[in-house]
Amino acid sequence: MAETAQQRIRTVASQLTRAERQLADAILENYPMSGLGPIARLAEKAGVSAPTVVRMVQKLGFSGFPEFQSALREELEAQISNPIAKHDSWSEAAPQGHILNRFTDAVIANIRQTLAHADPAEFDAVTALLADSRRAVYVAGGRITHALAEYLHLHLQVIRPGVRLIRTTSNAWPHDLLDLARGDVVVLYDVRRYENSTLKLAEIAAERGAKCVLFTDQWQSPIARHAAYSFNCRIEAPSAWDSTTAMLLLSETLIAAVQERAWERTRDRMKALEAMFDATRIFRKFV
Amino acid sequence: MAETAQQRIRTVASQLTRAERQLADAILENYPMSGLGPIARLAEKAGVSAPTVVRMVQKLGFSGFPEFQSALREELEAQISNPIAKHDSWSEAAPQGHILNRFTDAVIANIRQTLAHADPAEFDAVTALLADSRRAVYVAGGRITHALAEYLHLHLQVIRPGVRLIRTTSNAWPHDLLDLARGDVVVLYDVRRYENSTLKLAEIAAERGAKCVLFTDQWQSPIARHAAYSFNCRIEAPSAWDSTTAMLLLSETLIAAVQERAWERTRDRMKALEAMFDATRIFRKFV
DNA sequence: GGCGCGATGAAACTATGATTACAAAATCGG
DNA sequence: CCGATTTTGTAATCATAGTTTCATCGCGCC
Repeated sequence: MAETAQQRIRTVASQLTRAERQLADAILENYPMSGLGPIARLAEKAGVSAPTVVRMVQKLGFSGFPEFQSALREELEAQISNPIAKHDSWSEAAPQGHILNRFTDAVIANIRQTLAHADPAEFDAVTALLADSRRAVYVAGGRITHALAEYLHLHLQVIRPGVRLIRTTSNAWPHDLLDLARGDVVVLYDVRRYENSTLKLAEIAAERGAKCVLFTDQWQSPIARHAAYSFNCRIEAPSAWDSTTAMLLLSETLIAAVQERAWERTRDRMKALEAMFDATRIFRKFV
Repeated sequence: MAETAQQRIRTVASQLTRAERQLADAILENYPMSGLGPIARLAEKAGVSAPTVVRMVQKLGFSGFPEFQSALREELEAQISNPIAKHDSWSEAAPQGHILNRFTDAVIANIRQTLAHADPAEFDAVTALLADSRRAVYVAGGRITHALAEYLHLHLQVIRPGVRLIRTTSNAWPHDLLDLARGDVVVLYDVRRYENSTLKLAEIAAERGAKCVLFTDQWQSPIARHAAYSFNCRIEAPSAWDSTTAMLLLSETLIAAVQERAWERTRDRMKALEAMFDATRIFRKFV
């Protein structure tokens, strides 16, 4: 019985039903505060009904909601009176030095610094470029960053026409540049161990009058000199490799910004896409 | 109304009667915990009657005990909410409501919640599985998540032998499962608009005795039932799409953990890789 | 010491919150 | 695709917590 409600929830997490899991998430979301109010408020917050709450706390081994609540209060009291337990780790369940906490610390620091250095005017300008459907968009990444390029490409494709992914890892990439016209946009990802082929691509694109947008690391790829806009993302991590999380964040934000700017068109394209998905039955019908 | 209950009590302290002062002392003694329980318990603790409590909170300006209690809860919540989150502006240069700040806010919240839900024991178990080079590893993602799968695959490949990437977006994926043996590990990514082919893959893998590791969203893919381990990542974003940043973070952390565990081997493999890169002149010599 | 007034708690009452029963919905297996 | 089973929410019920009333108590004052 020395077990906290949080632990109990985790223990039974696997045997919970859909609504119960939803509820468990809501409780854990800002634990234990949300459990201290009346049952109806908790139910509403979790988007389930009050009986579901009762059933779930009974599954956790409490006789009913009041007992559960009083357990929460006791835990909270113990925690508050013990200042060592101050909330400064990401995964409460993991020890302080666990890699889950160490790595997340580093990534948050990366995000903070990346955002601090990002120029909103530049960001808005890039958004405008990408939202302009008269310009074709080419997206390219290197060995490590190809996954990011692919991700950006996938989403931009839904938002607007004329988006192409270039694989610089294959040596057929010059084929992809045949249609490149003055004023087109080339988005490049390049992080350290900067790649020759990506640099070549940027040189050619710049020469042909395309606007290059570069996502690079804090040490800046040599491509920067050819780029009209460049975002420097911190990528340091407590690992033999770097973390591209901040870079993904910036890319996703860019996607969101472009989409916001071109929402009318995007919505139509999404509808068309949905219709095609329905026709192909790729996805499960519900949920 | 920005006044805390504590301050209000102090303000009216002088005009309180004997029983009320007794009660006030009890509340302030371990504020605000004692006010969170039922009125009877507080009354008992203070050695007064329930009506006294009601009269007193009304003197404080609350309509009744429930309102008083809910004010206490709010105060407490504001007090313990993680200070790390209280970063009101990520990009100082951008206005408060700029998408750079809005999106980052959402992603940080996702990361925090994802980490809060992650079970370190489960994480460590998955690390061990992936570090065990006797087990082959298969990595698969769907339409949206393929980029993540590719990223994990790329890095795991450097750390250990026997890693394969499966494209569930192509219908030739069953070919990739021909060699799947009991005890192998299948890492799956599946977020909403859960895909049928990924589910099928999971079913087959589970049937063949492979261990499934699932990265999914907070609503949980139906694959969860076949998975030995599953990580639920928050993916909500102020956008028509979701954000997979938290998922990438967790994946990168996993990569770092596996690498840490198998560092000797990883180092040798990295050296070999470097040698090959040198031979191919893919990368720029310096910087 | 008795009178009057505010303070207080017991008890009745009311409202609200928790629980249960049941029916609808979703899911699963064939 | 259909019937069985589980899950879930709605509505009714029950319990408990909060409030009000009112009689009592203590205290100061005459």
